[in-house]
Amino acid sequence: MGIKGLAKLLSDEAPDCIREVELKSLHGRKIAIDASMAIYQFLIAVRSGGPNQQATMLTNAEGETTSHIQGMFNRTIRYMTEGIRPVFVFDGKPPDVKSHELIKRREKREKAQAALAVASEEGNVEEQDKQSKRLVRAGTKENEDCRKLLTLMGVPVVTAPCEAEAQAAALCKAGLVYATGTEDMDALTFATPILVRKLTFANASKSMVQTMNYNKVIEGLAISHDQFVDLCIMLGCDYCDTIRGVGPKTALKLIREHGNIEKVIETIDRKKFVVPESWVPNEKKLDAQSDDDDEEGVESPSKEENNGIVDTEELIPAYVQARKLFNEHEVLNDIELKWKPCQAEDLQKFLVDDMGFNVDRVKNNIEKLQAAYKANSKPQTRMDSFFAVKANPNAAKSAAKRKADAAKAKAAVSKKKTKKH
DNA sequence: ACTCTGAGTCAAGACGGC
DNA sequence: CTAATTGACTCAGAGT
DNA sequence: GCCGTCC
Repeated sequence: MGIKGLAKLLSDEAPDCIREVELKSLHGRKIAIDASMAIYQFLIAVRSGGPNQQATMLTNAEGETTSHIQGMFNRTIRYMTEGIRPVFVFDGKPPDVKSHELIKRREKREKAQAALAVASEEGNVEEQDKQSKRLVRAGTKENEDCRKLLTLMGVPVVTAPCEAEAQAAALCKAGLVYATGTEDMDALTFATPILVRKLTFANASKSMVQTMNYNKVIEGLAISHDQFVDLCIMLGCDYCDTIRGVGPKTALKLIREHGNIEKVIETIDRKKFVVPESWVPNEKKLDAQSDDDDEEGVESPSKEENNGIVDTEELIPAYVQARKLFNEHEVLNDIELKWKPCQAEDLQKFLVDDMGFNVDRVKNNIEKLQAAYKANSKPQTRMDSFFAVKANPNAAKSAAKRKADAAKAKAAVSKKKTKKH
């Protein structure tokens, strides 16, 4: 779910953090990309069969889906051709806190499955199509396929211990890549210095992309990093519920006024704004002892499950856990990213023999890939780096700020290192 | 009248020949 | 031993 | 630019 409404909030309240730039301006850059998200989109979008007939995924002779391979292969070659060196980051295990959210998704999925069955019976092709898209998921098989493909292409692959966005942000903070390429606004909460959106080629003619600058987010909103994380939690993230009645506008106002979630909870009128129980687990315990004005019938069963975990040892409020996930997310620290020449022979075998791709097309694409690799591995001299300092009128000011931020980032990293086990 | 929230729904790639 | 997205848009309704 | 095709 990312962070609900963050993109819009930023464009309203901190417009300077967003820039529309030409794709060209990313020439020579390394960019970390969330692989699972890309795969998911390919599985949904790359289909054959026009209107009025059941859309179907592309498949090889064995009937295995190849849509994601097709998409990933083309897009990666396109990146390389544009002078962008991608590194694909795969998801690891989702954090425990997310399981509540995942249960909800599974229920939705089961609903879609039922709806699909009905639609099939009625022969309603349009409805079948819609429901089948809701059932799409990027599973282990698809992830493995893409890992193999990318490795054969000589493109680095990183498997995150946990969430891909957090790992991508870490790569960016460490200076191993220029930016995180994603549509998921979570990456900003993980404090990726640069986020690139719309990094797709749907509009090949215009080829504009959008960048978001983390420092400018902080500057524009006029809050600290910790406050920004609290703001994101209040907007709504995957890790916990939100305060009912508080949306983007109010959340920003409250954080600016009170500084953090603890103070917000203390201050606001809790009759008007209902704070989730999981945010105040200690209070809940007291309530249960003294008197309960709760209606028992209305209590949802999912909440009970949640308490099962919380009651035993954790009296840690859910938003504190969420904070921790954003600030100390488990990531790999010492990574080397290497772009190698593709293994042309094996790559061709994989695509043609295993996946049923057209030989000529594959050969042609491999040549493109090799040419792009060669061009990219020449010593890089980004033209703009020569006069970047002069171009910025606030150079001194922002340089000082960068320094301060770098120091902060460093502190955060070393903290992480002590935590890792 | 205006502002805001929240629930629901939708759509989602890339190439090449013309 | 399974599963694993997300943002944009619209519209109704509540609160101010 | 639109539209069929990729597998």
